[in-house]
Amino acid sequence: MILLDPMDRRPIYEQIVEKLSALMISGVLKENDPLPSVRNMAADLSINPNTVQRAYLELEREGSIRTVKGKGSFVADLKNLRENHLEDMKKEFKNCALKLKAADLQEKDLTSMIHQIFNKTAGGGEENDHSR
Amino acid sequence: MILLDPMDRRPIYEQIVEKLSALMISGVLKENDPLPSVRNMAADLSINPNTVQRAYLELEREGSIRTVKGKGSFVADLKNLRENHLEDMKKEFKNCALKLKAADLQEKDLTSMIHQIFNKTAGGGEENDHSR
Amino acid sequence: MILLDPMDRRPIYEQIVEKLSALMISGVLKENDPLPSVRNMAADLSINPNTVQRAYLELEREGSIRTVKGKGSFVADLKNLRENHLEDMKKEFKNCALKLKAADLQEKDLTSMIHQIFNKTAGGGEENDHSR
Amino acid sequence: MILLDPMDRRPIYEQIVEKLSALMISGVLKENDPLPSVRNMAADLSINPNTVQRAYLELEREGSIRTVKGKGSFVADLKNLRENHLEDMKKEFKNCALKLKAADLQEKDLTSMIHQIFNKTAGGGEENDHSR
DNA sequence: GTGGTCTAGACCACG
DNA sequence: GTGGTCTAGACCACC
Repeated sequence: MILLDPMDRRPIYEQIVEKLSALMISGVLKENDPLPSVRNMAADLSINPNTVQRAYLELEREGSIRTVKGKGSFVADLKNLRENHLEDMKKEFKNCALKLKAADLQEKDLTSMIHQIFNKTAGGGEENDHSR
Repeated sequence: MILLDPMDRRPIYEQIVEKLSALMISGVLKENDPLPSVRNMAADLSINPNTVQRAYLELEREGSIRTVKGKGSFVADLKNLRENHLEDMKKEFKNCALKLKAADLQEKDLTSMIHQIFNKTAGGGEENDHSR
Repeated sequence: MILLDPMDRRPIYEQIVEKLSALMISGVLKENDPLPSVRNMAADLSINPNTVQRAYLELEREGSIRTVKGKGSFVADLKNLRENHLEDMKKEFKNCALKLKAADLQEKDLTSMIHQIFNKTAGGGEENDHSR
Repeated sequence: MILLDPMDRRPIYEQIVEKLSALMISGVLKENDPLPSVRNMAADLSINPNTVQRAYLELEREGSIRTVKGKGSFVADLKNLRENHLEDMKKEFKNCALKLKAADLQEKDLTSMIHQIFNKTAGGGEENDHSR
């Protein structure tokens, strides 16, 4: 279901949170879908169940999933999650733009970068960096 | 000279590296300017000299400062530092744009956001987040 | 596993880096082999764990090992390490030859020295000097 | 008379020792030639007289110069100095050759490198590295 | 258990 | 005075 990157230097539970969030946001996991049990996922990924447990706790804390004792974990209401995620990305985008403005780049420089991105089929985009 | 944020979850030495880098990039610290001595900065920030030392070590390794035993540490050649920093910011910007594209935003949505930023006197930009 | 030379004037952590590099280059330590834990090696060498930690930090920075929090440190990809090491040795060799040329030695003097080395079973080579 | 390299990370007194040795070995300074006074050289190089003093002490310890109270310092007998220096360089050269042999290079690889060096007018030789 | 960070305080080399 | 190294011992995050 998900794949860990051993080169990623972030804690494993954080990777799991991120991957599952992505699956939920992208619609692969829909509302009320059951998540793999802690034990199953731990076995699949060959990691400690504690680590999976911690990831699920994190997801529950942020409201993305809900856990029912004895039944398992399920995807929660996603509307808020999606909206929050979109807002976060917009904020981050504006923040970057501001910094580039501070570095003396002009509006046309940024719009041309964006134009490039939207007019390439498979852009030479950079992968997310997990350097830390 | 610099101020630590106790809420920042990153290690102290990393905060120092970032703050000093920012001062050098923004031009507050110019080439060959002396940095505060390890002991002085440690006393100013009420932290252990070893921690400052580690930050300076990091800065020297990345070539931002140059250190002479018995004399002190000095700002080094900044051309490379500035260029690297600009490239990093551009990458981050493109990355954000790609994610927003994946979230179904259109080119005009992004360009209009940029237009807003460049035509506001004091933008409502968010502060850098140090969540980690 | 490794042995420190108290007469070596270089810092301890640098000796550790050198010894471990040698073990990796010579193939005693192979890719993905686990290194001794920081605490273990510190106990073995009767030195402070911080000192070992510093050596490991150095090795990771140069890409020779890869470290996973909570798991330990492991030998990384060695191709680059080996190539760099070979280049360094070639440079040093050429440098020596240049100096001898400057001291009025002729090409045949050098080639005959080399011939000797390659035709002796156990060369009377000098040990690395750690004078600094 | 001599020039310090501020980028050289070795202690200043060590640089002075090296430069003066080179001048004596190459014959620019001959036996019984007077060396600049400690004060003069310190003024010339804009450094602390203590530092020059330490360099002279080092040179006297290794027998390259001799100091007469109230008169100054003078170049000593150079025969031994020259011979020792040559022997040291030969040892170093053989050592390098041995290491390259251990790295699976063949005799012809080394002799061809030497041939290159002796048949280039202004060789693309590497500068001495003072990285540490 | 592991590594990562930090403190307190020491000693050394250099200028 | 400066930076560089080391020790002793602590606390944290992660697994």
